[in-house]
Formats: sequence, C-alpha cells, structure tokens
Amino acid sequence: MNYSVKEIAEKMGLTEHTIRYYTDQNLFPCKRDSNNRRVFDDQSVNWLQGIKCLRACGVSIEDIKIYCDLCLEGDVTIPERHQFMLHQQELAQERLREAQEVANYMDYKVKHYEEILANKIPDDMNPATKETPGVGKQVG
Amino acid sequence: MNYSVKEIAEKMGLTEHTIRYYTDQNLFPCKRDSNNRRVFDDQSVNWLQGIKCLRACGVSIEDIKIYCDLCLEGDVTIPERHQFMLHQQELAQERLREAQEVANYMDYKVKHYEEILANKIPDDMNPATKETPGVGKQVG
DNA sequence: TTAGTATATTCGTCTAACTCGAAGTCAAGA
DNA sequence: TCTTGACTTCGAGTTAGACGAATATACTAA
Repeated sequence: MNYSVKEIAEKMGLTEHTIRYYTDQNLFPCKRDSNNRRVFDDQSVNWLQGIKCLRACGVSIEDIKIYCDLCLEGDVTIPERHQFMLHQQELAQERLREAQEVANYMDYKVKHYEEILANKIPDDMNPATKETPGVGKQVG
Repeated sequence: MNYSVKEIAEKMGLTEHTIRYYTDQNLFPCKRDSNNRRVFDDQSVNWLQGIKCLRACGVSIEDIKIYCDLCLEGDVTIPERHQFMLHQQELAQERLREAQEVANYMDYKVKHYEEILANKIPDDMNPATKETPGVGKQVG
C-alpha cells in the first residue's frame, strides 16, 4: 500500500507540512516517484508512529534522528538503543515530578482565590495579591 | 532596596537577557533612573517570583501579561484572576496525565529492550525493532 | 587628564519545530 | 484547453528567550 503526503498526514494525524519536514530532516527513508513526489508505505507508517511517540515524549528531532539512525543499523545497536531509552526514561520521570508540582501549585492558587472570594481572608491581609502575582511561589 | 538588572537577575536566578526581555514586554512596572537604566525594588522581586512560577507552569508570556495586567487593576479583577487560575489548573492536570503516560511508555520501552537483551524474545519475532522505532505506540 | 574596568543600553541575529503562504510544476477530468 | 487539485521548493513568521556587537555612562587609578 502506497500513500501520498496528504494521505499519510491524514492517516497519522500530522500535518502535511510536518510530514515534509520530517522527511527533509531524513528521520526515516522516503522514496520519490518519477515526478519527484514523496511516496510512503506501511513501513513509513511504522516509522511515523514511533517518531510521533518520541515527540510526544518531548524527545528533540535531533535525538530522534540519532535513535532512528541506530534503528536503521539493525540489531547491532540494540544495546545503544537500550541506553537511549534508559536516558529518556529518566527524563520522563523528572518531567512527571515537575508536572505534579505544577498541578499542586495551581490547586493552591485556585484555593487561594476561592478563599478570598468567600471573604475568609480580608483584603488587607494579603496585599501582594492586589498588585503582584507573587503569592505561593517556588515551582519548577 | 534597589537593584540593577545584574543584581536582580542574580537574586532571582534569571539571566539579564530574560529580565530585560520581561520588562520590554511590559509584564510588570519598571522604573528607569536618570541614565535610562532599569531600577528594581522588592516589589519587582514579588512580580518576578510570580512570573517565574507561571513560566515554570508552562504559561505563555502572553497569558502572563494578561494576568499581570489584571493584578495591576486591583481587587476588582479577583473573579477574573480566579477564572484564569481555574483554566491553568485544568491545563496542569492534563499535562500531568500526559506526563504519566509518557513515563509509562518509557518504562515499557526500556523493559522491551531488556527482554531482547536477555534473549527472552528471539530477534525474528520482533522485526519492527530492527528497522523502525514503531513498537509500543500511542502516547500523547 | 587619561585610560581601564565594569556596568548598562539598544539592536539585530540565532535557535527548535514547526506553521504558513507564495510561486511554480504536473497529471487528470470536463 | 482550461481548471482543479495535489504536489514541489523556498522563504518568512512563531515563542521565549540566548547571545554578541556597538555604544554610553560612571568609577577608579595613574
């Protein structure tokens, strides 16, 4: 099964621009037809699924290229790919912790405003909220 | 207590570039001395603490400006600021869910490579790992 | 007075990962 | 033949700064 840029963009939930961008960056092999048009197949779908996941995980295009190149080299690079993923796993755990902190901070802020609205805190007791956002700090 | 760009940058853990950028974007009031140099005080520290937190929460400069402008208008805008924070709270919760998914995905990937390395999965049973990253998809 | 040092200022360019639009190419259909 | 639609490349815009250069000001030492 062959796909055009438009078809694979639709199938993968990416824009045509993004598809072209990825192929221009040589993230994965991409053939051309006699009219110089990009031609994709089911293998391309596989590549794009993986790339999409890695992007969603916050991996940069540069690092994705490194990883994809390792994949292209075959089984010899499995230990390297393992290391790559271990590193990404660490990064993911750190981001998860940060996201948790941010969520806590927002919960605090919302609660804070709700207390003010319920008049539990008289205005003159929390002057900072009047003119600066600097209440309940230190996140990230 | 007054601070120069350099002093407040150091105090806040931001670069001088960033401080200048924030003042150029009019995120918060900033005075100038007779030599046109930026002058900061303890109120500025308050502003910057709040701004830093919001950035760490992934809030865009544009939205931070909206929020800071509301703060400058005083207590009348407390309901609006409450709404703003409710929205940010939702976004934070969504990002937390995503971060959790990403972490799970990475755990899966690492385990996958470790199984291959332990020879629990013969190579010819998982051909996709040889040439594409598309194994264990759908994140984000 | 002069030079050096340490700041500060603005301006302009660079980045990532797209996003968007323009201008041109190409084949198929009415 | 003309139009449509999809494709091509190229160049510029985006965000939130990072960074360097040229310039200006003030303080200090010789």
